[in-house]
Amino acid sequence: MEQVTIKDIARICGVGISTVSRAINNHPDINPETKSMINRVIREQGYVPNNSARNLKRTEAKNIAVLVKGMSNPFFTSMVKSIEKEIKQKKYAMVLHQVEYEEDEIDVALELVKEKRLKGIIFLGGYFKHSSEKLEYLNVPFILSTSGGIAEVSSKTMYSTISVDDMKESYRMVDYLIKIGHKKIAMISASRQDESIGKLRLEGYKMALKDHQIPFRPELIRPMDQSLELYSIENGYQATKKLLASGEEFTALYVISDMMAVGALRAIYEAGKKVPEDYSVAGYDGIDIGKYITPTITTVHQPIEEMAKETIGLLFDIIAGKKQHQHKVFSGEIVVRESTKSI
Amino acid sequence: MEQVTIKDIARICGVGISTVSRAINNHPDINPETKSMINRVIREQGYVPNNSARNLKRTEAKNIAVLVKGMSNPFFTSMVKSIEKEIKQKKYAMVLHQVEYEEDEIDVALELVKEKRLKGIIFLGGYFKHSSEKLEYLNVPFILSTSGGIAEVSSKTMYSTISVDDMKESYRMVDYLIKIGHKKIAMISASRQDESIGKLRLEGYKMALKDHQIPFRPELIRPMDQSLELYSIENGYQATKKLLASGEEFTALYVISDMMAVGALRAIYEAGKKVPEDYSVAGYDGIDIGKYITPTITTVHQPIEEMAKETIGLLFDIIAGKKQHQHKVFSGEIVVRESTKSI
DNA sequence: TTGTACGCGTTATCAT
DNA sequence: ATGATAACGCGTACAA
Repeated sequence: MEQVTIKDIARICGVGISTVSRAINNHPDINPETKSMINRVIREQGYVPNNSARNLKRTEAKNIAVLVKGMSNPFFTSMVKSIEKEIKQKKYAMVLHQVEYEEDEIDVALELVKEKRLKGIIFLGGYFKHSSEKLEYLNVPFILSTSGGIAEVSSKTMYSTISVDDMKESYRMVDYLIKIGHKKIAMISASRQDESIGKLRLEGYKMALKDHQIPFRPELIRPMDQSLELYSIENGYQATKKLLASGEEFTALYVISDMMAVGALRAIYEAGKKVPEDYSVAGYDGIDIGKYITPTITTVHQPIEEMAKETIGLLFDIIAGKKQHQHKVFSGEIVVRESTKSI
Repeated sequence: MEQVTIKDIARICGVGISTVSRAINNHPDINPETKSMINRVIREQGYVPNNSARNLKRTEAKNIAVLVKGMSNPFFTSMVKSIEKEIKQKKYAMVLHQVEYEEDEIDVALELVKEKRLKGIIFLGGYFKHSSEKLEYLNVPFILSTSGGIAEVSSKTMYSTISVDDMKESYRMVDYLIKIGHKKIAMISASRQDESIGKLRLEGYKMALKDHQIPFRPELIRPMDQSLELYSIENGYQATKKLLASGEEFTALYVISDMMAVGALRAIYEAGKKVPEDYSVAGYDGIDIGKYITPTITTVHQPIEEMAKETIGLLFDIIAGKKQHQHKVFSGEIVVRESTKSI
């Protein structure tokens, strides 16, 4: 039960504490024999250095924190995976942290900065509407990646953003649907209170309609259910079911995320209708599953790999003082697959 | 850039360090006025207590670590979610940690125990074949949940396990397929080296065949590709594609996980065949997506919610000294859906 | 090459 | 109700 400490090891070995410390941290100034002897005892005793004490004392550590809001979405899972690969390659350690929808990511970040010795932070998802005042406390370089935040002017220089222009891409998708002949386009959107990507994607939808002189009809917008898991398959399923039950006419359904589109597909199938014959369905995100479900889903593909690379690259450059904070916008890509057709 | 410490706060407030500490930790013996004054200064200064120092000093903390091997599988995602809910309810904090396929989860756990003051550990996934010698170092109660480990006899009393009998459930599924008339049952399995759930599920398959006097044919077993992401949709897709290309005859395909079954479905579709008319397909796990894809997937459903509850309940009982370590086996359930039919 | 002693930021104990 | 001070386990400057 008792914790073995460095002192115990030193005592057992009959050497000084610092010698043990040197053995652990591969310092040069140590006799190879004493070193291997110490290592043996360490193994025998099952000694593991206390990380808290280490972090407390250490000058620097090489870790990057990644804070994800809403891990369940596979989109983030693969983003995290790409980022992790990049971080590892740079010989840094990644500290992954999930933050709840209701948690304040800045508070979590502040904790983390104190706890680990963070070199940088990457925020994934969530909406960034924190006051610059609060952001100042965060004295570590950080990057918002694929977050739907709109930077306050004053904050622009305090952090970087890597994102896809959700409004523009959303516009393009709806524009595409209109161009292949759809006029009655329903949308499964985020909840009405959403201030994040959901809102931007809805804006894009509205603009596309407007530019084509198609009147906006609120009845065609179906927000996801707040009481269900956000962006989940089931949420898409339920929303689509309600839409179909409402009797509103539409020829295309634009769903705010691929996962939800999967649910939409099922709801349509159960209603005895076919995709794309009866309804065209388009998603957003470009996650893997859209390629493997039948029909495959037309979607807005986001360049995950590139964005991950850029995020890490930029972060390291900023850490090294080579670059200033900047705001990069990546282009998405409309990937046309089986779920949509011209009418 | 400078870190604000408790000392700074004390100095600014003109009080002693311990008073500040009391304000932070909601100790009873403190004047409400001084407390609110201190809190104001803390906010102003953006002070956040250093967690390393805290953990170093603190007697106890209420955290439970959850170590997940292979987070990408949605099965674990929902398991984690359930566990988190339970932990929160008990007013504990959850420390979520992803462990890579090649990492040693015990080493990771040892680190974590030292770093945080863990009250307990939950291992999700992975295979547990560590020597009891090594497990002794872990002087914190831990539970293996849904891991495919077979406890060494000597280790039985050192930890608990919560699991589904993979061999038995796998047997039942194959037994079911045979009973509805299938004799040529192909299987997408884990890699040949797999020593974990993959092996157990394969064993169950073999036993069911044997009990029905159906000869085992290795050609029908298609291991997943080690170079692709394990248990991924794509892996299922590729393996099935190869199986179909091989020309081996079969009427049913048993896939080791639902996610992979999704890929299998697509591969079959692309080959111009239909499910369940041409091939019956069965999965394993019982994840959400199986309910929403068309055809819906027949699967072995694992009682995630219950298992999560039991895991946490047991862990807390053990922590409280109310129970000894034990080994619980839950029953899965064959959920018949659209992807299988009698022939 | 090795050991001693101090300090990291915090909490707990004890005295006031 | 508050303050001074001793730990917590480790790294490291400095002395030996």
